[in-house]
Amino acid sequence: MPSPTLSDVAQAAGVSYATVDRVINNRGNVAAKSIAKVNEAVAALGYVRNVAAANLSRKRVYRLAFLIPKGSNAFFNRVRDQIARVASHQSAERVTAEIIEVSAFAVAGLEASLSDLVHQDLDGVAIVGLQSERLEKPLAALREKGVAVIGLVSDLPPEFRSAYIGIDNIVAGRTAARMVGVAHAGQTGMVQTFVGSTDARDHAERLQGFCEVIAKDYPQITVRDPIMTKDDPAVLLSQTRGLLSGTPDTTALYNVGAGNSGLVQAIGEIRANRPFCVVHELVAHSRQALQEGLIDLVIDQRPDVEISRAFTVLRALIDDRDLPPLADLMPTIYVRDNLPADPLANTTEAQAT
Amino acid sequence: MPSPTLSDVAQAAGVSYATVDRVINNRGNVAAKSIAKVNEAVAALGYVRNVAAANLSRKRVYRLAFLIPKGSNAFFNRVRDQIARVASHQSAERVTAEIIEVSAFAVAGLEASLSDLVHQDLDGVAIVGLQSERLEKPLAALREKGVAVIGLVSDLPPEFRSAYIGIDNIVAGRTAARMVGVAHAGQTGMVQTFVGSTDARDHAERLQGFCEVIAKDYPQITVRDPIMTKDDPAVLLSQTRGLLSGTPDTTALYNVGAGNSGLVQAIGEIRANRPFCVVHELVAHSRQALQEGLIDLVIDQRPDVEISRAFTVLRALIDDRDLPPLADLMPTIYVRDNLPADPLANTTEAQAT
DNA sequence: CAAAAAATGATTGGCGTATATCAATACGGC
DNA sequence: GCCGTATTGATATACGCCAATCATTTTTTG
Repeated sequence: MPSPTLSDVAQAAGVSYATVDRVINNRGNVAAKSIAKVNEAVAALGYVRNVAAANLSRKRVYRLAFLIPKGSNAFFNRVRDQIARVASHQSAERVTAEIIEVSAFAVAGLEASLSDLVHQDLDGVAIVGLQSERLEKPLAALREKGVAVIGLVSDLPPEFRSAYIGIDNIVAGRTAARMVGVAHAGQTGMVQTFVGSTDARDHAERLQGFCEVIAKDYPQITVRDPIMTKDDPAVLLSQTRGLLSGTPDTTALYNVGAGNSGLVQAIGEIRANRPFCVVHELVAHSRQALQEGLIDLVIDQRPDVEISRAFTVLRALIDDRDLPPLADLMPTIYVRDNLPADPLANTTEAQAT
Repeated sequence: MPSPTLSDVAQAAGVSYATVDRVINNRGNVAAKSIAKVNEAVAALGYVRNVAAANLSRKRVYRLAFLIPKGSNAFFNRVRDQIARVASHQSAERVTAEIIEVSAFAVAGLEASLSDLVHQDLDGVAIVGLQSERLEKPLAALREKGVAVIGLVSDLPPEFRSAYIGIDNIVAGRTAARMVGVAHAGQTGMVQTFVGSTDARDHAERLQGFCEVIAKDYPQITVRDPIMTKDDPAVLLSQTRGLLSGTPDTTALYNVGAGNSGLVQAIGEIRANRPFCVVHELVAHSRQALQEGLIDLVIDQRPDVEISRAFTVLRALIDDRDLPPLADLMPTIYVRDNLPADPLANTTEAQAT
């Protein structure tokens, strides 16, 4: 039993193909009663638009762009890789994705890049965002042109994007705190936190979530004021060194931001009797440190999953379809035992078996 | 610049459309040098087959079947729900999925169901498998008919399936052990484990992984011999009760199998000073227990992700395409802070924002 | 060198939808 | 009943590929 076509619907509804088309693609100028007849026929036959035929006919192409911070940050390298991978795989579905690099976390740079986008004839954009009023004008211009806009990893002003794909950083901080709490087994403790900058919203949120949970559920643990690191490994190295020698009562370290190679190096220098260590984002450094037992936990936001999802959501928005069932994105806890294979060693075939 | 079509390739290669078609869909009867010319032209132009057009033309439909154990097990309810959800969403791409219920974990039942499948004119099957020689004949018959076969959640004899989608249960057990180790903070301890049955391969593997890590990295923790539960909540209830009153030195519980409602109830009866508790699979019971602080950790295999992936992989196998970039499936650690929204409350729209 | 075999070319009719055009009909107000 | 507008019908073409047919050319073989 082949699935019904529009002609079948027309026949069942007792109207012409043209009328069915007018209803289905709501082109207007149709009598209410015809609309009703068509809808009934659609329901009765269980008609579903054949997307292959539709895409072919309307010569659908999906021109996507991703605005990603510039620089050699390990995390965003992972992001860029995954974008390229997915785009290459989806080229058969006429999807193209351009990566536009933006000066990291500078509103002015993002604003300029966004303004350029308007002239680019795109169908959808995913943006590693910032919360700033200065972005509103270019974002409004994009919306005006009918470009689908989503926030990625870091959100945009909500009224200017159709979706946000990323984790809740308060939840990430709470998760880290829970694990630190568990690792104290009821004993008293002292946690040193590190942040890149207090301006970074994600850092602030993680710290907030962390402190909330410790304060509420683990009152016997003290959280020291965070050390500012600018995500600089050198700063983390020296600060951690100082801490380990000078403050022996430190029972846990939690780095909210980046620059973990410095922290790991300092830990490696003492090894014995080190504090419990939690960091964010699974990249080469943190993976290795986890495997070698220099740190205990990595909280990861699964950028690969986020990117795949960004493509899915953008295409659904562009086609005006509803989304497939997608589970919530939550911070993922990695220990040395449940690490996924290194994506650099990933061939798609190897994953199939 | 519109993407090149087969006619463009023909022109560039200096051969006819028919020859290009013969090469692309390797129908044979083509001279080696023609093949080379076509391949060069494909590479030069960057030709990619338009899957929309191809699927339309060959009237592609994907008739899939999922063989899932019968019964009201909360985990497999989750699985069935997700299959229905994804199938309904993919109906626009002419995907149909039938759920075939099989007597739980009985080789005979699975064998019979498999034999039926052969007459069903399917394109792909995902099977919650068993390792048994008795399955080889029907599986070989399926392969003979060109049906794509994958193992789901629990593997099949590897030579009879093209892929396995599920977690490594040894890894799951190791992960649980790591967390139990962390939660002891170097103190001595005593862990009681529970298994459904020793025959169940997944249970045995989890236990094995668990014991490996404890023995190697946490020698101060003792693992007691597992209690057999048949995954029956009543057994877990009484056994846990007895344990909590009779053996106060128990510092952790790890249930490898199902039946957690009984365990949770027993824990709820004492609450104060309870042991550290780790269980598997996020379902209604375990979620609630986690939120209420009756247990500490749930190791989940993300059946929703597994199901989505099963559809993706089956379609890729049927189309003989290569797979999109997919991250490894690893056991996921849930604490009360990083729980995803309850899927029962999931509307697809809500997830978009 | 002729005959057989292999390879190639030329062409066609779908697949189901989108989109456009033009004619035909219905409906409303007066 | 007439006119103008709103609605409907009939029909055609294109999208890119698949699958098939038949004629023609090239290559191989004895």
